[in-house]
Amino acid sequence: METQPTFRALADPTRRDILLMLRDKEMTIAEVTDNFDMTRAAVKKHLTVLSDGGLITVRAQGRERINSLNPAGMAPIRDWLTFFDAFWDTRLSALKSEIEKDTQ
Amino acid sequence: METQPTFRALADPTRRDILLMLRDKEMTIAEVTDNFDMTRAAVKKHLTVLSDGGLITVRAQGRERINSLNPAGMAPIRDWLTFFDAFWDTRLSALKSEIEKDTQ
DNA sequence: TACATATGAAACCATAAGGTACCATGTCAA
DNA sequence: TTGACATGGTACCTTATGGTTTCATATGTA
Repeated sequence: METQPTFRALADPTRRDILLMLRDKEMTIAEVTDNFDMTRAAVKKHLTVLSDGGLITVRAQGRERINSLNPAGMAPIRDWLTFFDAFWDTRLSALKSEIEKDTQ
Repeated sequence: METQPTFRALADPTRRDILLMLRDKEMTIAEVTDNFDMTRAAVKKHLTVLSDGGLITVRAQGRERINSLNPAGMAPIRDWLTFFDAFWDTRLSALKSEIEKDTQ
């Protein structure tokens, strides 16, 4: 799996905001654009980068393009972060005890 | 907490490689440079970006600068990713069962 | 069909980013 | 003190990136 496109996609604040918006509902390019102070063309470029990073999926519906969040696309990031888990004993044990408490 | 410097720091593959190297041991700028095909000045810039992102700490030791991994700096990324946890039921339950198996 | 709507795409701009070259400064060692 | 060594810092170059404008194309609708 190529991680670069995903890290690259997350590096821009506008794109991260778009992802947060798409949590609530799928949106057309025009709808996404309504939330920003920039042209539709600029937003389209951001959506392309997000798509390249596997963070969203796009499907055509008539003349519209429905953009949907693809949370699975964040796996490369999560996986890469696990490379540093050895330094996170504290956090991991906290999570573990939290889950254990939950399963009682 | 400002997340942008951290996401920005992780967007470059060279910088991610530097972080992986620093897991094993602290390194001076010259030592980090030995691992790449670029000048010390370029590596220094990367280290500055990593420092700005809170991902490494630098301390002076004589004429050297010791660069150390600061895994806590990745918290902003981990925290941001949790915004999408609602879409991760499958992965979370897998982790949960994994931990449950571990605690048997 | 005729016109408005939703995108796609390319040309163009200014700025940010990744690198190099070069010179200054601080520190270790004889 | 005198070099040698490790960095700091700046000027400069090239390419990538974020945006806008403008025009073409496809689809919905009166």
